[in-house]
Amino acid sequence: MERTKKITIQDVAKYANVSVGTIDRVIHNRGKVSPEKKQKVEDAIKKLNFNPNLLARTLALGNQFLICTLSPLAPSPKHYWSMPKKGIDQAAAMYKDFGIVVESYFYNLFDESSFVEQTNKILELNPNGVILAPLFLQESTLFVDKLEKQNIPYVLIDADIPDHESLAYIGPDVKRSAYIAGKLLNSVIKENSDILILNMVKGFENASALNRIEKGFREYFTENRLKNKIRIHTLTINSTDKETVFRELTKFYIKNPLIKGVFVTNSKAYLISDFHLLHELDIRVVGYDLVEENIEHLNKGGIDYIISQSPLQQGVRAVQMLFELFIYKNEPKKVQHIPLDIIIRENVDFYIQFH
Amino acid sequence: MERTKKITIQDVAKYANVSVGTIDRVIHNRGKVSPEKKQKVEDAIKKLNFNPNLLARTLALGNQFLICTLSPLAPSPKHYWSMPKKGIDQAAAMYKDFGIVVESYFYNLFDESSFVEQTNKILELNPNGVILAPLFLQESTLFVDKLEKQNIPYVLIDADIPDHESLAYIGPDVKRSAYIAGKLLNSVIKENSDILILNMVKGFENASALNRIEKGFREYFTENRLKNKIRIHTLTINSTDKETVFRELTKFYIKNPLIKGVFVTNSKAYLISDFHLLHELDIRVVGYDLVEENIEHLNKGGIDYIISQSPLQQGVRAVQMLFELFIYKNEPKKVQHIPLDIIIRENVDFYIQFH
DNA sequence: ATTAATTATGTGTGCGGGCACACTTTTTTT
DNA sequence: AAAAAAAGTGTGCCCGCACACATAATTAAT
Repeated sequence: MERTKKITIQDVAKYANVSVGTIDRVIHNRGKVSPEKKQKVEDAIKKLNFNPNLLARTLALGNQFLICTLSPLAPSPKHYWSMPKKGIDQAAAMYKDFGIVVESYFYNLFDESSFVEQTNKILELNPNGVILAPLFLQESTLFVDKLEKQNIPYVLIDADIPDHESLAYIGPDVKRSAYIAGKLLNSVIKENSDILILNMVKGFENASALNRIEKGFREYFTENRLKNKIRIHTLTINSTDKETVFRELTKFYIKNPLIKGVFVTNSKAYLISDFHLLHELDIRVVGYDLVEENIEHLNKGGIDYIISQSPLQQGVRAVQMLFELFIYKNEPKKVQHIPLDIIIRENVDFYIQFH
Repeated sequence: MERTKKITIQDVAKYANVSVGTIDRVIHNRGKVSPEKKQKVEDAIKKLNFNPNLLARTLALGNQFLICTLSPLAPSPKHYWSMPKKGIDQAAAMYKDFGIVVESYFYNLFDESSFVEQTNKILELNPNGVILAPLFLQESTLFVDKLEKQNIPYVLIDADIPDHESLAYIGPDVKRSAYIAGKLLNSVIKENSDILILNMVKGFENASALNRIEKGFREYFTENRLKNKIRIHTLTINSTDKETVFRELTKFYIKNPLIKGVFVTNSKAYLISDFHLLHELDIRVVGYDLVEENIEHLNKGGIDYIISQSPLQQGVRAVQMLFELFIYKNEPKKVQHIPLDIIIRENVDFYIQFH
């Protein structure tokens, strides 16, 4: 049963009294067509509301698009960095028949040289597009410089590189996320408490992001005139190793017994929750990212809020951006801040399902 | 430059030493293939990891799928019900070249007969699939009974119809959403306050949903032993008209001056916020849905939390479900609860952009 | 004016698969 | 054992579009 006849190039040709070849020339601006016919064709296209069939076009063109992705290697499927990868794979499967081929490369989070190594592999391949999680700012800058020189469009996820010509940045508004963390943490502690901004860094250079986080977090308290009621401490531990963290925390908590809330600036809030549970401390925790351990501690009550930056969505969208560029020639918006989902025990299930 | 050669039916044919016709018969289980050759073909398919090209298949089949949608008419683009529509249109555009055609029908939110009228139109068209927002429970039940009789798959959005064979329900977990509302409202009021569950209903029958909402909301307070600290009132106003609502609210607040928080069970929290601002009342508000007026009042501070059930996403996903059914023959999960996004002033911008 | 060089236009093939049909081989029927 | 039916296999055309190539109509060059 035919319901809506689709308009094809043939229909337009018949209507305009020319051959399909001419239609083709007009559509693709190949020239070699007389002004009168060109006009006629354009009219016909408008009149019939013709839109080229994307499937047929893709099939006929038969070209392939190679997308290389470069992100940290996830030590386990539960790890944060397995999530963008999952999103990327999902989107890749969706678009594979459009000729989109995705090849994933990974670097060691604690080894800049592995990053450089992978970038060289990618540059050699001369892909049509790149998706990059630029955790090593300096090395990443060098990499994207080269990409720009080779005219390879790239999409940044998770973190941005300022002043560069990326196709798009898809990730959180870092400062805002910390501001929200401030609001959330404040909502679960009593007045006149001390709170702690807890950084755990191991190796790589993300000082600028940490700065923006701290700034955003403190901003909430200054803007809402809570500065004299709430005292904010900062503790930076140069490790994510459980033992070291526990040791440093013990030291700190003994010196600062009034701490009633902690804002953990990476995805390892569960470590701190663990510490609190172990030592029966009633301290509220706000952290980032829905990794499995955080979900556990959210359910146990050791973590109060998790701010999620939908890493899976970031992966999906990054691929979509390049797909649209290749297939539709659409240039996306440069900066696309991902929603900062506020996760509590009561809605965590929904996010597990979808993100 | 060929990077990864795609495996076609021809490749498989060559590898298995048969013609493409035979491959085709094996793939589609059309029979008329000798067991030996069938085996050979299956081996070849596995060995070469052959996946039929979806674009070519769709093009060759050339069939059309009509999806009819039936949802309340949105009086303005700002209205809640324009958002699922937007999502549906977005997805429809994406899949149009796959032969997916979407026709939208609307009914008057306050007129059951308009609903029935539209259902009849749809039934006559005998579409391949239906997307339904079943706000009139009784009439909707009759409608889906007929759909089931005509073997037309349907997806429900926004509200579910129990005990029916829908392809899927895509919408919120209503009870849970109210539980969350309880938690959120509780987090912004002082101890020993009175709070109000405010229903505004005009005409149609959604009593069951309202019951579940009230139950979920109260559950939070009982489960967390807040019953003696917080007194929960319920007020149901049979109108959404500003004047009436204001009048009823005035009456109620005069009688119950201790109210410090309101949970508005529909998308019109902005009305109540308006009332509070006008009368300089310091009463916290939690409500549903990111309609434009709510966003305004979120920013003004008159609304503290909005729980959003991503209506645009609901529309998108509903179309996707049918697309997958038609094109991939995938049956989706029956119940798909949409994430209940928690919106505050600080993250509202992100949701406006994406949802 | 005649040929060469352009420019304008039409035709045909292939992308990867689906399906109708033709043809061959085997099995069943009488 | 011959005819009819069924099973097994291959070929060709079509889906809608892009692009190479062939052909026709102009224009420029000699």
